[in-house]
Amino acid sequence: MKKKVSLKDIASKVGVSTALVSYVLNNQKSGRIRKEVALKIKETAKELNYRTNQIARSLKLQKTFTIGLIVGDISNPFFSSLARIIEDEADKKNYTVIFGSADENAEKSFKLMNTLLDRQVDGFIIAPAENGESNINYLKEHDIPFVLIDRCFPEIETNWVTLDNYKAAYSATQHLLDGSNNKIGLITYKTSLLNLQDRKKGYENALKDNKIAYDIAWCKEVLFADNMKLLVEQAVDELLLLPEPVDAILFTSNTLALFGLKHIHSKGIKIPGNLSIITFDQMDASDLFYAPLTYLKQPIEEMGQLATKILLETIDDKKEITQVSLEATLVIRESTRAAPSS
Amino acid sequence: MKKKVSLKDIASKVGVSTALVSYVLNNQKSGRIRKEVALKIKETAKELNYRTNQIARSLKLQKTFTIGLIVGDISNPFFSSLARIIEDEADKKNYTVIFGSADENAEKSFKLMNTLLDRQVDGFIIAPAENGESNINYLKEHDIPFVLIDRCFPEIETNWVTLDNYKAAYSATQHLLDGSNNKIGLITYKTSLLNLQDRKKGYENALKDNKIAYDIAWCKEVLFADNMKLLVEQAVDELLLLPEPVDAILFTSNTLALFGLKHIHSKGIKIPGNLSIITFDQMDASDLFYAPLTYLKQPIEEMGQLATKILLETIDDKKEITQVSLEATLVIRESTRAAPSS
DNA sequence: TAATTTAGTTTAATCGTTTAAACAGATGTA
DNA sequence: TACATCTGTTTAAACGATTAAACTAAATTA
Repeated sequence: MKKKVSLKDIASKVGVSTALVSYVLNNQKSGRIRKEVALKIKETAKELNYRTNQIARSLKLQKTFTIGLIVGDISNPFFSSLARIIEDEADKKNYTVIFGSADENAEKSFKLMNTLLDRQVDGFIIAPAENGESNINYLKEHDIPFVLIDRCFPEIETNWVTLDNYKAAYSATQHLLDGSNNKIGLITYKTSLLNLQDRKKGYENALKDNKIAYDIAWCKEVLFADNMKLLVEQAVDELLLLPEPVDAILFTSNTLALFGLKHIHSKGIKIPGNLSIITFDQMDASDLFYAPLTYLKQPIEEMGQLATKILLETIDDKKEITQVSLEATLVIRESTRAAPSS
Repeated sequence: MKKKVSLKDIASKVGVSTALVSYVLNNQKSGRIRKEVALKIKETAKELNYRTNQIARSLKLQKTFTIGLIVGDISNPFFSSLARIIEDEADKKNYTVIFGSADENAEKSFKLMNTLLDRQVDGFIIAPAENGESNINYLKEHDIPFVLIDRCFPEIETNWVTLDNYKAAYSATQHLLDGSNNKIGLITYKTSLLNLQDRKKGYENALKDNKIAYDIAWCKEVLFADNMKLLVEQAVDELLLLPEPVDAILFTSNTLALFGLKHIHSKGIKIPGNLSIITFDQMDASDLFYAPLTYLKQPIEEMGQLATKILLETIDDKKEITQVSLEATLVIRESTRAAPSS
């Protein structure tokens, strides 16, 4: 790689000190610098195509204008959409984003955190993994600015931006009950993560409030693992092979829904005729499904923008903690059209 | 943010110079350093939870172990999948990835390039935008390591990893012709980008080789713009309102296909009965479509891994240029099942 | 005229590493 | 005894920026 132009190069070409060059290019002390000199410096900088070395600048300023984004998997549309929003929002304030995928693994998440800390990121936006409390406490103890997104740990006092997951799941379940469904299955992850626990609770409480005798066999919890596809398929099969099979399924994530729906589709089960479906998260796939899916739309844009805003404020020394829980929108479409009365 | 532990802190605690600490922690001069001292230093480093400041290290070494990834849009599944592969591959060699979305805009791409160069990235993986030749030449002139991905400029001698787009489109078209289709529409972008030109050429030449009288009205080129959805819908409508409507459509990108298929679906057109469909790129949506889509599967994993490998070799001073064109796989499914003879 | 202020610029330290070169003391060699 | 070699460590410069403080010369004030 070609040697880059430094302040020194400009300084020696113009015949001044690097200090003066720095002052001019940063528009400091502008009152005291001779106009001709300032002009000459600016011209020379342009001529030599000078660009400031942010690494050197970062070292001196103890600030990198970089934020670390840690998600489960950047290739998951939910996270990549979030990444795009965060990128744009950060860019407006001249920050760049370094990202890492932690695969829902707290240990990997910690490794990633440290890698990014070594690179002196100014702060983090993190979708924490299950059992990631110690990671988060580590950040707190070291006074490192961060915002949790999508999930949070209620026992830890931190910034976070999440969905009102309880309410979202409750309203989805209620919607199913308002239709002709009353045996409603849930397919979710086996995890202690609050966002998914809340989704489960919302579902359960909606059933309870509607005086539906809740069958524990309706709730299928799938391990986040490599063979997840298989596990989801089993879960679907079990729900449909119950003595009284479920007449609706609520999926608590896009990935679960994708695996589940493929399987349901391949078995020739008709939606919404045989089975109603609601999913969390917007998916391209659900638009193209023959029965466009009713889904819980997350306000991803607001989420990403808010998280970035809170993080940057915290970096700029805001002390108050901000916790935001956003509303999902239930987008009602074909997959929950009340079945012809039967 | 809490003050971080530096070499100096370790040095003064142990009572040695920072040089010695650096040597020990980097396992250098190990033959000459007293074992007890080395041990003490290592222990103290661990005790103080020392982590090396990569910004300082980068400044000294003139190397950041960071690669810049510039794509059209990180939220496009094609690019986010690529990003994930690149992330994993880079991580194996202790590199991290900074990304930026250029929105298929050469100017924005250049701005992004400079932002990342200011941060002293060691090299780039770039999906260049239309008219991005000057950006690429800039990198060449400055001897900055980079690899183009997905697209390339044939007149510029550079590293690149792309698809054999011509062959892919040719084989898709041939497949349609081998079925009962012979009036085949193409929906593609209006762009000079070679990858898309090649897709068009492959399509055209397959028609020519099969002695199909090519109707210029079959080829719809849509501007990459905000109202793209509308433009695609118009294109679809026009193809279907021709005096002799097309009986198949080949979409040259996932986004085009998504817009097009939604529209086709909403018009109640039956696939493959009324219309056969082939798309470029794997989409979740195509699995869930009632007629799972025949598509051209790109070897994204190989692409990302290869691009990263080539980039890192170039960074490590490899001089030879590597150009790889990978084969797509035509995954044949329902959307091109030969219509019942009629 | 002497003292003070102002304008314009430079000096030099600093951020946290790395590393060539210097150094001091012990040991070996002629 | 004098010199060379080896061992273990330190010194100090460098990377490229920022910035408080110092400095000089000219202008202003008393």
